[in-house]
Amino acid sequence: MHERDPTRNPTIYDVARRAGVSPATVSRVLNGNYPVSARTRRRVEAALAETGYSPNQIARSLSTRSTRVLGVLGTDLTNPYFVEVMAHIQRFAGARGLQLMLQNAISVSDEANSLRMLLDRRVDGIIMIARNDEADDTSPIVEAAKRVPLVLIGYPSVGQPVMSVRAREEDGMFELVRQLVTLGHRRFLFLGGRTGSFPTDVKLEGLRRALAKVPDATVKHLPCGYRYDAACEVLSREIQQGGIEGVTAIVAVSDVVAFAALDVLDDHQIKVPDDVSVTGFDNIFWTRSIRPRLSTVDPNKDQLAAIAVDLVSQMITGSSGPGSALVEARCVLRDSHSSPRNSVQDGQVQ
Amino acid sequence: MHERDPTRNPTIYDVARRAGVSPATVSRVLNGNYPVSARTRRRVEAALAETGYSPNQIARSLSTRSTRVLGVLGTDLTNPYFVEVMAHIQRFAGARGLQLMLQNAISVSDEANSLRMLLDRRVDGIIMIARNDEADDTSPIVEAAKRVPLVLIGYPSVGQPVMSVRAREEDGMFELVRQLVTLGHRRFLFLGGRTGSFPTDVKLEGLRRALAKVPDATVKHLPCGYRYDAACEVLSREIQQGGIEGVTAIVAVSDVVAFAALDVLDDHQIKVPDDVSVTGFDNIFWTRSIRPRLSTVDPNKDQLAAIAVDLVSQMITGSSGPGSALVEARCVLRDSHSSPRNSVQDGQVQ
DNA sequence: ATGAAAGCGCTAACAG
DNA sequence: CTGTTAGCGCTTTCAT
Repeated sequence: MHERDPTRNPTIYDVARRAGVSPATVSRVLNGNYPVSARTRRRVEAALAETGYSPNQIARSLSTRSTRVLGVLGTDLTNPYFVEVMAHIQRFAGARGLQLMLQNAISVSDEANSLRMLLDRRVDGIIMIARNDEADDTSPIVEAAKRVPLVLIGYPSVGQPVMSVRAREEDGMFELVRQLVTLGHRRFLFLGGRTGSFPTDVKLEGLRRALAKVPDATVKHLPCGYRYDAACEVLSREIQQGGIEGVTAIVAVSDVVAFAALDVLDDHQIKVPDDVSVTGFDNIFWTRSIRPRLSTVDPNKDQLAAIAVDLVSQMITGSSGPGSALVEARCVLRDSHSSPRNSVQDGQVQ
Repeated sequence: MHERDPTRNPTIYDVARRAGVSPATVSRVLNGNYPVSARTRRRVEAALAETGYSPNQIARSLSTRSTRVLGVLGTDLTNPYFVEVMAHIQRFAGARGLQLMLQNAISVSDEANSLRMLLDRRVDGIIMIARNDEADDTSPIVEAAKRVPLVLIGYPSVGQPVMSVRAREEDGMFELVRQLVTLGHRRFLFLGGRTGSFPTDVKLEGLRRALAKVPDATVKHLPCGYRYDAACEVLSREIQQGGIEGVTAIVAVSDVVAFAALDVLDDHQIKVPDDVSVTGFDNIFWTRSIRPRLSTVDPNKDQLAAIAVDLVSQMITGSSGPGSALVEARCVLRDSHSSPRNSVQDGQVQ
């Protein structure tokens, strides 16, 4: 019956036969969770080595109903923010023996599909990193969360069964803009994102709060999504149309968008920060290599990841129910902003 | 017997019972690979929807001996080069319905472990992206390749059973250095990597070939691995020790290292490219946002990924055996290099 | 301490 | 076109 096909991986049965024991015993030495006599153990271990046995995790998962894999659902591998968060998740998950299954969802329908795939693969948990577009429909997320431990990074709370972690981005933005106001800025351009999108709205809120008591301050929102190319295009057009006349500070929704702004401004020979100040958001690694070094807000990506992994792990082991957490965001002041200088066009001295 | 635990996912049996058919029939409508009468199909589909059935890929994989997942083994999520290649892999793999299982191996022993994990999970194929350190021991790779379709990106050929794809990095480097020579450069500093490491050696080869017929040219290799921080540190120390006196061109092993160089040079008020030229390698996305814009070599990351995915896919379907492929690397000239100017310290005019 | 046997949820002959 | 049945490779009672 068991005429083994040698092209196939050896199974626990092959090992058992070779060691002259039962498959159950092999399983026991493999998992070390049951007593096995030293003698048999040695024989099994020998057989294990001789056969070059490789435990089939698929079979094990089917039997134990646990895969030890975490689904990570991101939006855009092109954005260093996601990648950096992911790298941290990888680190923390790895420390707990969890593998990562990567999934990328550009659109909201992709998102539902991706979630389904991950559920079908019976991942032990899912971490989602803020999508760019706020779906009107969060129900796929809510449904998924009913079936598997799921935590959201950087989303608004979505409702009861779903855990979430996010940074106090409003506060970070508030601080950043306060700085700009103190330096004398009044005419702001908020660049990127789109209204109705959470990552945008939350920053706009901080911005507006910071300007609430500054009566002569104005803000214009120039939405363009979150991608480099789109940002270049939109800002470029705006500049050509004179749309940034008088603007002294460009506050970008993300570092990626700020990078785009710096590049476009450079193309137009507009000096940063002399002619206009620029700020970013996310504190991605390369902000330090850009010139001028980008002033930005740090959303604490490592903590976000640490907590997210912690929360899913806890839910997996059943030691905790849904909840949510907030971490601090602190602003990082570098060289891409200063007090307004040449930027005042009408001859007034600021 | 089948008193269903409602907390568990519905199985094909639940659906079958509900639809009044056999499990096999449900399987058939699920996979659409066998004829099913329209009538039964409808009833099954209804039952599927009513139960909220989610096909268990684990069970399916066990039965079919195929997971539809690709293991991706990288070295350093911190390096945009890897991430960009990975993003492309993701795209191409996704188009073929393959999921990605991510694995990161810093050290060579990690690498062996990671490979084992992927094999245990019975991935359908593995793509490895060049490790930073050339392991003396490629046997884990060779062994793995015997068990599963495996392709290497950016490795030297490792031997018969292993497929590999890489860019003609020597040629790219050759071209780049020719440019520098034509501009008048003679004193070179090759920054980063370490000898005995393939990604380093292959570039050194191109560099040396380009200088072979330039008798008065000199190259000094300043190894520092591949990471930003290490590069900063090493170059910084070198500058303090006067080690770059007279050097007119710093040729970096990668863009990441070049970024580090630009930052350190800036800290030391050494102007690029006026005082010294700097070049990178990889053409990562943000090279365009750095000032000066980085001159570099493009290793054709998307083609690399496309071919890699193609090759594994072919092996998975059994339509092709081991082999290897080369793609072109072309150099991308931007603003971080020029003819040597202030860099000549001894008063000679170049 | 060890073995026998019944699943885990699905697929794939094989039979009808 | 549909149902029965025997695995896929491992874990886990339940006996012994």
